[in-house]
Amino acid sequence: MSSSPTTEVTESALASLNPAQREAVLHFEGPILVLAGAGSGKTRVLTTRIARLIDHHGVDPAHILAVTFTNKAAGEMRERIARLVGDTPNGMWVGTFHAIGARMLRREAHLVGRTASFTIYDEDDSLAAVRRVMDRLRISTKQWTPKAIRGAISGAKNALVSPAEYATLAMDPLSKAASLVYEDLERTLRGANAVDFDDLLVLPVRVLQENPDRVAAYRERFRFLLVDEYQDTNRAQYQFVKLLAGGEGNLLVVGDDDQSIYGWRGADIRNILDFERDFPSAAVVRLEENYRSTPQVLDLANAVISANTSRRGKTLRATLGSGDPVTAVATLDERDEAEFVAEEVISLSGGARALKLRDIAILYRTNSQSRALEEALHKRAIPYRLIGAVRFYDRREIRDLMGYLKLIANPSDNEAFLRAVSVPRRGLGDATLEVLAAVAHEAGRPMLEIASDGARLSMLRPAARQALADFAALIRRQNDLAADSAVDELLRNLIIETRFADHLKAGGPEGLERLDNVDQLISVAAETVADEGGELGRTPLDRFLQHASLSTDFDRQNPDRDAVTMMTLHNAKGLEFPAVFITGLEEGLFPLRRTHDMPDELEEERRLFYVGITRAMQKLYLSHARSRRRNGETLQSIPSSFLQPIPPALLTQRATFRLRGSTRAVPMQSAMSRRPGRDVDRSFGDSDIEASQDAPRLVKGERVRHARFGSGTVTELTGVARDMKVTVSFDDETIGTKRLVVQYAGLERGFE
DNA sequence: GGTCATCCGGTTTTT
DNA sequence: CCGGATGACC
Repeated sequence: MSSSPTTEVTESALASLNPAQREAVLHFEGPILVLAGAGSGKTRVLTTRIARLIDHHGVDPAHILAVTFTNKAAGEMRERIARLVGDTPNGMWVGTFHAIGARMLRREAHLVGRTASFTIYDEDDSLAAVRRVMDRLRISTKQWTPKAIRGAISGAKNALVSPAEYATLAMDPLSKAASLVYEDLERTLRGANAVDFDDLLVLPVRVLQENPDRVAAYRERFRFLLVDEYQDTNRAQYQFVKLLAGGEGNLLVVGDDDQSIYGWRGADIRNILDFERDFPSAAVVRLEENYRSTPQVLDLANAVISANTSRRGKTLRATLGSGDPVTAVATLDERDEAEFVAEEVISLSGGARALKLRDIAILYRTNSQSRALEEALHKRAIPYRLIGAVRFYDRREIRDLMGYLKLIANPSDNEAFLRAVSVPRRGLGDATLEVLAAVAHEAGRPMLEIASDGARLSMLRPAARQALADFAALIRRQNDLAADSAVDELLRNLIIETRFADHLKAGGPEGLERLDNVDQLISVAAETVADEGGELGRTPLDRFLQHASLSTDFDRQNPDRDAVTMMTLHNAKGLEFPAVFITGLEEGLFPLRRTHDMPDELEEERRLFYVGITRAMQKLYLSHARSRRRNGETLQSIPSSFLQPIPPALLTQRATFRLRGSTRAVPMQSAMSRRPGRDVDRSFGDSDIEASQDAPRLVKGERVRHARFGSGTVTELTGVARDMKVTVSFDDETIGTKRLVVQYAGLERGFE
């Protein structure tokens, strides 16, 4: 194998690498940490190394496990390796931690109380499950939202804390409630033959920890491990890697502590900072030469990130020649900002050295910001592609159909049962379903099974009993079909049997659009089954469902379309574009909310900014608006504090026409263009604006007035900044005492 | 039991 | 401004 002609391919790929890259690629056995700055060619290093393992060292691809951060990255990696090696390597596992965990769990399901056809609960499913558990345990969903409880449980899972351990750690009331739910939830999930997202990481770790023969087997299988985006791994992922690498320790991790942006999801930056301590024999390679961006972009990136204190420290060196300056743009409001962006897109994409629309990305901190931008682009008929906002699979009609599919695949899945049984309506209401749920829970059997067990449902009306029996029969028929039908066929059949189209058409004018989405689902189903060869044993339906629940980028529908890309900064990780707009650079939006007292979070936000900046190859724009509508109300804003430490020489300042026109006393142009940074702040810094940024500074005992509830007295204050809550005892007895979020309550002060 | 209107509360990022 | 929960009505 080592003398095959493909070896030459790797040799020539090697020749074009720089010394540091080559060192990483040539590394064969033992642990190695690659600290790869943005745009330093780390994907190239990863793919070339894998190709070399196969080509040069004769490693069987089946011994290689490569973990990526997104499914898209996994696809790209597979493709690039195939190009290097000559054909698709057989038996290699490439995927996200979640996808790999799912794959492993399918084989080991029995070790964690599941069967191979377990269902993966998405966010909504697990939230619904939490809500039902809370109802059952009589824990008020008013006092603690299911979301908060679910968040606490998720945090525990990602830190590998079991229900029992969590119970001993829970001190505050919320944790105590969460602890009860956690325990019951685990039983519920097992009973439904389901796992949630976190379980895809946690359960494989448990399998490895508790079954020596399994660790041994997987270590034997995966002799070479590669992990991308290591800075974003959490405790469970870290443990997973460590368990697998324990054997020969042929582990290569690639990461950049400056691009760690998932701390809120439990990612632990220490995993990368402490790699050498965990693997003392580790080689360390640093990739600091940037092949992506102009010096102008890189200088800015370096200036921004140097404000962070907890980092390993590294400076990106430019290899490209000089380009255009980075532009900072002051705008009037979010519409003005969007207009500016749209106009600039037009001028970038016209003319002699024009960019394609697909070369342009518009980034923002929160999904809701896309709206104004979409409108401006739409008005000018500029095609755009929106990534990640409303996920296809989150659409109502799609979720409903998916509910059927999940139930067909896994008859124990009660969440799926509840969704499917109520759409289209079939004469079964909450009361009936609650009875069914109670009987099923009592019997410890799935709801679907009880639904056809008339004897146990004697307390129900005959009509309800019949409806349940009919529904169960329907699912059973479909279940028989599913064994060997293609999923699109199954869906078509299902839609006819349930008269789903009629149901949608009856639902008003959007019905036709929803019908279109259903058609799309059918074609996606057809495609997925066709192109996902090789996953052993399971039915086409199982494969489709797994694919659906783990994929976020439904976007691949039309990847070659020439369109502007719009997405959140988080979604932009790992991508690059010749021109990038980063919008909404306002204090409170980006960085999101005030974080003086949370320096870690502020630093993470700054890293996110850094990620955004380093996506740009040639042109980069940073825009902010002076006022912005957020959740129905208009907020005045000052430019992001992230802009302040940037040396003026690195930015060209601009302001939109509308902003200039609207500024009376202080001409924006002079304040902005002369000196960015400190001066900018002052030019916006009048006290009215400050006051509206932050919630009013209330004190106990103060008199306030609420638009609807009238006047009252503050009796209690909790939380800080945006999370500040106030308890007000209103004068009107029928209103009484209410807890309000200060930020949104719109309280006026100083009333008697 | 099903449907519709109204109220209320909550705001980040995603595998 | 949105989505979900709630309650009045058919």
